[in-house]
Amino acid sequence: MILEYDKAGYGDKAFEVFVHLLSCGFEPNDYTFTNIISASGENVGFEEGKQLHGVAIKYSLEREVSVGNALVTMYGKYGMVDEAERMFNSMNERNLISWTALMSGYVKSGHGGKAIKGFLELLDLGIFCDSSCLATVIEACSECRNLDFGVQFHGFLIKLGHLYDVSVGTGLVDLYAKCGNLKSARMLFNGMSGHNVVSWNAMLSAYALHGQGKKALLLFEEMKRQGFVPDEITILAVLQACIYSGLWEDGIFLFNEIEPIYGIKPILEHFTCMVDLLGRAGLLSEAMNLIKSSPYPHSPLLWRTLVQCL
DNA sequence: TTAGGGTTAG
Repeated sequence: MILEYDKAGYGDKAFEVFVHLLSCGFEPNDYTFTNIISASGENVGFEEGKQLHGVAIKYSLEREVSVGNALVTMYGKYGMVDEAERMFNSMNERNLISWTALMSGYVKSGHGGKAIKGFLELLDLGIFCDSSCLATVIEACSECRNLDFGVQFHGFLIKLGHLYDVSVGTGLVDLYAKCGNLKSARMLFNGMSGHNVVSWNAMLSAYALHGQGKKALLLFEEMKRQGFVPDEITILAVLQACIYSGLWEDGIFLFNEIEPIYGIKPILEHFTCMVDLLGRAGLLSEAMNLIKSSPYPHSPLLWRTLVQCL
């Protein structure tokens, strides 16, 4: 049941059920713990996470590799790198997932360099790296804008034959785009053996970042023509591309299509983009009306975005 | 039958 709540994104419910089970004298095993800790990382606060760690210690389950990995991940997600590191170091058994979880935690808190160091250590240990691990290394290079290492790593991937994996390819598209090489990003995108919505989003975001709104709109049309269904991030990327290229009308047109055409309920980030767009286009009263009529009329983020356009 | 990864914004 906990697992079902977790999969459905109801980490808070999973936590409630777990606490109830404990009070009934239920003895959790490593499976239960791995699931509940992972669920807590999604929806439950850091304090509950710490509490779970305490219970894991009580039942001597924190030494289990899956429980340890879930804890490293949880601390990483909360940006508690020191805690994640401490947990990792205290584990008497580690596997590739432990390393990937730690590296990912480093990247999320802005320590891409540490993640790259971790990867080099991993290579020294002779542990086989899978595509998730490699994608994390690429993310680390993007985070610290280390294109030199990224290019070397790209060569390494060619030798390994991992280039055609969607996650790895997507990471490389993002890396080259963020380091200023839009052409290489597009070539990599074209060379991928298959795409998913995430890889399309990465390429659309690359065009947004480089202020290439028209190209982003063309790619967006191509994406739909090929039968891919846009998600919230697709819309955000295309809206951003319109903003950075001054394509006000295209942006307004897309915003009005979000719900009726794409069946997506606009989220705060969409409204932020739209306020930014209207503000930059000089349509200040329209921007103000949009904030007032949105589901977030008191959002400081929306008002701050508008003020920045003045 | 559990744990890790790839996209936006700030």
